Parts: sequence; structure tokens; C-alpha cells
Amino acid sequence: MTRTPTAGKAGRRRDPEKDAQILQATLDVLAETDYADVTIELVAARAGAGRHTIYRRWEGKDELILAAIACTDSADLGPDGLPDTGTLRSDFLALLDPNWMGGSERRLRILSSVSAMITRTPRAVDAVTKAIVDPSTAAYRFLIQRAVDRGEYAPPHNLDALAQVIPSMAAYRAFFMQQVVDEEFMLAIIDGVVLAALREPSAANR
Amino acid sequence: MTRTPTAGKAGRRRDPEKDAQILQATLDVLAETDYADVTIELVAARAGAGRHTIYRRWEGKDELILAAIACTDSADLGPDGLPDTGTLRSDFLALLDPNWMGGSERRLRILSSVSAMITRTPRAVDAVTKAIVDPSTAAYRFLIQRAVDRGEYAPPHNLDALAQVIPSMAAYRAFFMQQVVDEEFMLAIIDGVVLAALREPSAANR
DNA sequence: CTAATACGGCACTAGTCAGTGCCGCAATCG
DNA sequence: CGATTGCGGCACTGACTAGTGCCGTATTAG
Repeated sequence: MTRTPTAGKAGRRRDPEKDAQILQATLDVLAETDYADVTIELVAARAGAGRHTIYRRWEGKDELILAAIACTDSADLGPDGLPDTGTLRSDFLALLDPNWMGGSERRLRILSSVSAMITRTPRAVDAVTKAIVDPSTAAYRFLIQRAVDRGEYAPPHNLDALAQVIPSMAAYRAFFMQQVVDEEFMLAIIDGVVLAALREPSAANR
Repeated sequence: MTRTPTAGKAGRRRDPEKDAQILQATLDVLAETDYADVTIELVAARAGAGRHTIYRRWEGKDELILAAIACTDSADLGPDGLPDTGTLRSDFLALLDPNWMGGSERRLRILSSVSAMITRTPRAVDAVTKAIVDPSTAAYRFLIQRAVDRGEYAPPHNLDALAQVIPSMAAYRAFFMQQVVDEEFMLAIIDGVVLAALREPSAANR
């Protein structure tokens, strides 16, 4: 990830804080503007660093951005960070709360910016997949599976496909339609698509 | 759309062919590379035109691209251009045929490239919405509604939401996952999501 | 102390690209 | 015919930016 400092002994030590500050600044800029408009100058200024401090740690612009993507915080998408309200429907709605939605919206913006990079750098696909796409899908898959396990719904025909519905449609709406992913929209997807595709469990499954 | 030529009388006439050639070339380049990599030079070369010929007709790069988006051919998404195979499921699958998929895939690529422009130019949202997003949704809405009308399924809880499922998920897969929208994937969405969310009609609806 | 490294700031190079001006030629009107 | 406009090609300007070198300063090992 970070360029290895030479193993010499003397000299001032690299500030580990700077690594995080630079990566955070990169994500900030990435979330605010487009990939093409992300300049090292901007990132450096945002991080309160010199450009050299960046180039000393990463090979170039692409490496920096890939590293930043890789450190996107998706902890809120782990099983322990997800809501557990008792019903799948309110679990989904809980993801709209600022706690989670702050992360989601940020992830969406970053995803949008990086999409431009994806067409050029195949490695960006892996980075985005690991850091954003997979965790999102996994989160929804987890919520649905848990609801199935507790007998709320019957096992779906295709869990993976269902788990991708909400992230896909939210991303589509946020990017291409530039409309807010608000409660009204989420309810339309939740009730009109995801829950509609799930069936009540048969007696045998209870 | 096109810059108005001065209403003078004498002089050589503008070649109407060139307008179309330039717009097509713009769409070609847009479908092949990213928005940031679309240079006027490239478009001009592709269209066999000089850069002046472009600047004479459009204010600048953005105007050109907006005009190109607006003239994206979505005729295949009108009711008359859509497949009518008898069942909703095979209608969906028929959209994968090269006839339609050529257009769909091209639209997806263009959509992807323009997404970078969207964050900058709000007008791009309207252009993309009118030329690509709305026609796609309308096409799927039409197919579903027709199936409902013929008694294949009961009226869905939320037709608009259902109509956006396939375009959204196909776009998400194509952009962010950079994976092919092939038959396997389409079947997963169709059977696992869309048709799963539709119910058999009750006797009263037949 | 000295040597070595990190840091921020500045200046510089090199490359790219939007947009414009000019040239020569073609077409069209009067 | 001459005036006017369209066209392709070329050269040019101006702006921006990735990446590098240099300077003065700060930090750390020996």
C-alpha cells in the first residue's frame, strides 16, 4: 500500500498520521469532485501536506487513489455494524439513518467518481469491488438471510440477485438520475421489489 | 441544438451530413473511452472533419456532448421496437439478442462515460434522463404492463420500481463490477427478482 | 556535533487539450 | 465575375496538471 521507506537508521521519521490524513483527504476530494478533477495539489492542500509527502509514499496519482479506495471504511457494513430491528423491512429502513446513510452516501459518491478510473485501470475494479461493492452486497445478503433464518420469509429463489437489488437501484438513482435516495424511494424498492420477491415461509420451514 | 448559421444569403451551405457524422462520432468516442478522454481532436478525426467544423456548430465540448446524448437512438426502446414473444420472461430474454443488446450495451457505455460529466453539468442529467434513462424504464414498464394486461401476472404493487430493476442492476454490474451482462445474469435478475415479485393473477383479474 | 531523512513551499519541466487564427480550396448567391 | 460562407489542415496561445528539483527547517540516530 504505502511505499516502503528505505531501511536506513538516521533521519526524521515519517509521520504515520500523514498517511491517514492524505488518504482521508483523497477520499474527501474523490467524494466531492470527479476522478479527473482530483489533483494531487488539491489532496495535498486538503491534507495540509506538500506534494512531495504524497509522492514519497505512493508511486503516483493512481496508486494513491487505489490505496484510498482500499481504506474506505466499510466497518458499518459488517454483521456487527448492521441494524437488528426484528423485521427485515425495518432493518432496511434503518440503513437510511444518518449513521449508516452518511457512509452509504459517501460510498456512492466515491463509487461514482472512481467509475471513470475503472475504464482505464483494471486494478481499480478489484479495489472498488473489495472495498465497496462486495461489502454492500454482503450486508444486504446478511440481512435477508437472517430474516429467512428466523422464519420471516421462505428461502429466496436467488439470494445473491436479491441482495444486489438495493445497492444497484440506489446507485442508479443517485448517479444517473441525480436524485436523492430518500425514504420514499427506499420504500418503493423495499415493498415493491425486494419484499415482493420474498414469500411467506411454508409450514415446513417454520 | 446546432448553432444557428447566420441568415446570410451568399456562400457555401453547411453540409447537413456533417452534423450527423460528428454527433455519431461523438457517441462512438463516448462509448469507447471516458468523458475526460473525449477530445475534440478525436471526434473530428473520427468524423473526418476539422475542429473548426465542430466549433462552428456547437459552443464547445460540453454542448457537443449534450447534443450527441440527445440524439442517442432509442427507437428500439419504443413500443413498436420491443419484442413481443408472448410471455414476459421471453420478452426480457429477447432484449439480450444482438438486435437490442447492441443498442443497450452502447447505451450503457455512453451512460458510464457521461456519468463523469453529470457531476459537473446539471444539464447533462436532463439529457441523459430524457435520452437513456427514461426510455429504458419506459420499455420495461411497457413490457410488464402488457403482461399484466394479458393476464399473465397480477398488477404489481409498484410498477415503476419494478420497471427500474433491470436497467439499474444491469448498469451496476456493467459499470462498477465491469462484468458482462449475459444471459446467466439476466436470468438471475428476471427469475430471482422481477418475476419473483410478480404474482399470478387472481381469478377476479382474469 | 554531523549525517541522514521528513516536511512544506516554491519553481520548473513536459505533456495535454480547448479554443482561435490563418491558409487554401470548394460551393453558392447575385 | 466577386463576395461570402463552409471546409480541412496547420500552427499557435493559454490553461491546467503530473511529476521533479531545490531550499530552509525539523527531527532523529550515532
